Amino acid sequence: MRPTTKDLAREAGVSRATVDRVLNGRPGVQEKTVRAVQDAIARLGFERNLSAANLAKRRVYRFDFLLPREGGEFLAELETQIRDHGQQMRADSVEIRARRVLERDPHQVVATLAALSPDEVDGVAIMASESPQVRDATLRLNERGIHVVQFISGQHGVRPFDFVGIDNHAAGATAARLLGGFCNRLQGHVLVITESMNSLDSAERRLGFDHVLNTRFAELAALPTLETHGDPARARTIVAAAFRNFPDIVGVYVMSSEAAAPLDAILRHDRHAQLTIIAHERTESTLDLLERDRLDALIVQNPGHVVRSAVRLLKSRCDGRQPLASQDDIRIEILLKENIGGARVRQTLSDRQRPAP
Amino acid sequence: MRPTTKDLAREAGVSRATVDRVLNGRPGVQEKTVRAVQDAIARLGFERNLSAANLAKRRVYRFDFLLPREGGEFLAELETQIRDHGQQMRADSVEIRARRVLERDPHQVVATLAALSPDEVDGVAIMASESPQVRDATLRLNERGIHVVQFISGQHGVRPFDFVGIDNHAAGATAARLLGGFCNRLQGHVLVITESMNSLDSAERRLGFDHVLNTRFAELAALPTLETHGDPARARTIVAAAFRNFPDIVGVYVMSSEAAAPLDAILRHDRHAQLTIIAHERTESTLDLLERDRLDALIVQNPGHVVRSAVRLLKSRCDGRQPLASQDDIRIEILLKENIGGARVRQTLSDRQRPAP
DNA sequence: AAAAATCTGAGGCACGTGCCTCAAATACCT
DNA sequence: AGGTATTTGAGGCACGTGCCTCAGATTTTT
Repeated sequence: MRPTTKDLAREAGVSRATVDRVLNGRPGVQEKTVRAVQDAIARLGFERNLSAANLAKRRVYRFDFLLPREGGEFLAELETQIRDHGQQMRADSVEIRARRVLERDPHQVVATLAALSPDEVDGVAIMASESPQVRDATLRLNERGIHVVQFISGQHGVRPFDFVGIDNHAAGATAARLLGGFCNRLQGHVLVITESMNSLDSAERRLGFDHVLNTRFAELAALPTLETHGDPARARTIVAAAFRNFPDIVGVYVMSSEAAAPLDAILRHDRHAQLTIIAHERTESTLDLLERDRLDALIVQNPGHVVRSAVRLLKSRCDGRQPLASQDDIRIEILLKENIGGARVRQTLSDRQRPAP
Repeated sequence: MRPTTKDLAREAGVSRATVDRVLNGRPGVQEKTVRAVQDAIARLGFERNLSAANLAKRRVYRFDFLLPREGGEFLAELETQIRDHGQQMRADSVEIRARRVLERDPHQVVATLAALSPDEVDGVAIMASESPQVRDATLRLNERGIHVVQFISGQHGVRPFDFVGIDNHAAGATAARLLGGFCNRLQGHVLVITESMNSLDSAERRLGFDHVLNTRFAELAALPTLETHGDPARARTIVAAAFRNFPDIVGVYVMSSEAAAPLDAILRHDRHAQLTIIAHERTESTLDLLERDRLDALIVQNPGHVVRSAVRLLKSRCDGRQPLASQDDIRIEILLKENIGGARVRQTLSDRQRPAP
């Protein structure tokens, strides 16, 4: 049987009221009394029963995922996962919303963040490209008592905020390793394309990519990054131009999370069959291309895992406990035609049952 | 504010006692009353507050991980993860133990399983190779009211039990795809080695491996599987013999989770520098070899993720809710030198703080 | 119609913690 | 010493659900 606050009080030789004061950091307790209680905690291995505490406090964890307003398949998949997990966590008094509120403009993002109140939300996961303004607004959020994790966009391992997502430098490096390996010592150019280089993510991926390509695959030369700015027509134009100027392109790396438009532009080109192509994220269209051998590999972050990690992290912060670093480290996953698995069929929420009788 | 059983009672026009009878499947309630309550549940979107329920029931979830008695680095890593997560979950009334109790002999396993009592444990994660006897014992466990997941060992997607782990067929296929890709159209033989082919895991991996190698890489021919039976000396002998008999070996696939001994035997061979080598799992020794370019790729299941998945699954079963299938699908991760990341440093439990004031 | 069986309601205690009040005890200051 | 400020204790209610009892209502059987 686990010790309760009652046991703690007896062990420490104080009353339950004092135990309560110590446990919840209320003022007006003598130093030596505090220590007596803490010793008792250590001796008994006391651990506060979170269920009971949350019940008593009528505590509900409210977390918002703040997502870009514009987005494609990958973002849609994220939203689905957020909703699914939210449904799953409701019984545990965790309420999760996915909100498509972030504009491209950093100032708008700042405004949105500034409007958040601790009365409405306990923590937010923000998916916005890094900028000094946003960074500032985030800090102010924290001061107001709202916990924050950087979600997918942002930099790995940079304090002071928790980050959930893959290490983009490593992701780019992995892409280069795969591309180089699959190119079979061919000589030629590599096309690199993304939606926009404004986001830190793409910049990081590019750095990692170049590093490995230069050190390990001297026979391949990467071209400057092409940017589609989310415009399919523009994508077609710049890709066509690239193929015209560089007839010896042997590989393509699509860096952005949303890969549909760039891939479409590339596959229109008549030499696509001889190309080694690597892209990011698992979506309807990328999976389809992978299965049809149009695409050689996908570098993926598991949407379900990132969502759950973000929530776990926010909850840990709210409870004032230090999360385990190793636990929420998102690994870069590589998807080949051979390891897609049967996971395309997704059970929908409506398939689930109510609590059994 | 979320509806409570009180609200439910009012909405359904019955008393709280009746609501309780329906919610907990107690007998002695008229059909139409049951329906009235269920309608009210649907109308209000009522969801039982698990915290309160568990508190009232003084419920503690007790889960055991039953692991093989013999094992190496990978198993040790699993144990660490189990302990860490156990620590993490204690506040939520989940108690997790890692027990190294399973012998190689299926009959011993059966005996161990038969000794489990629902009074001591609510669910178990079993890491044992499949056999009819074990399967039987598992069924009987279930009949006694103990929930079961097959853990890591076992078959993906085979009912009636939940399985947590990678799809081994796909893992083998992935290995072949990488090996073939990295071999640069070289012609020759591929060495395949494992601890034992008795386990279904290795058998499945081998099938997947052969399938892709045969269909996609006709220039490579895989040799029959070598078995070390966990004996380093034997590993050295059989590997030496293989290299003697087949001077044209260009690649190696180490299938077993514990790869240290086979890899050591292979790297003793003086041609190891020209070999493409693929192994499984992220351990001290495999990581080290990967970093030193002795190894080309690792196919990995994330120990933290599998452990958490298993626990989440067991808890869902205990609460009588259907787990989301997609959620606990463990993806095959591929580790290259380029995407190891800085994650080798692991925060230990002692670094963590007590609940903040 | 009477008796028996079945169903329903009212109420209360328990779980472990948070939070409150009020009085008593102790420490500190002048 | 007396007074004030600080620290501690005792007790109780609340949170939402599980589980119990017992009486009253309704239905079924005899």
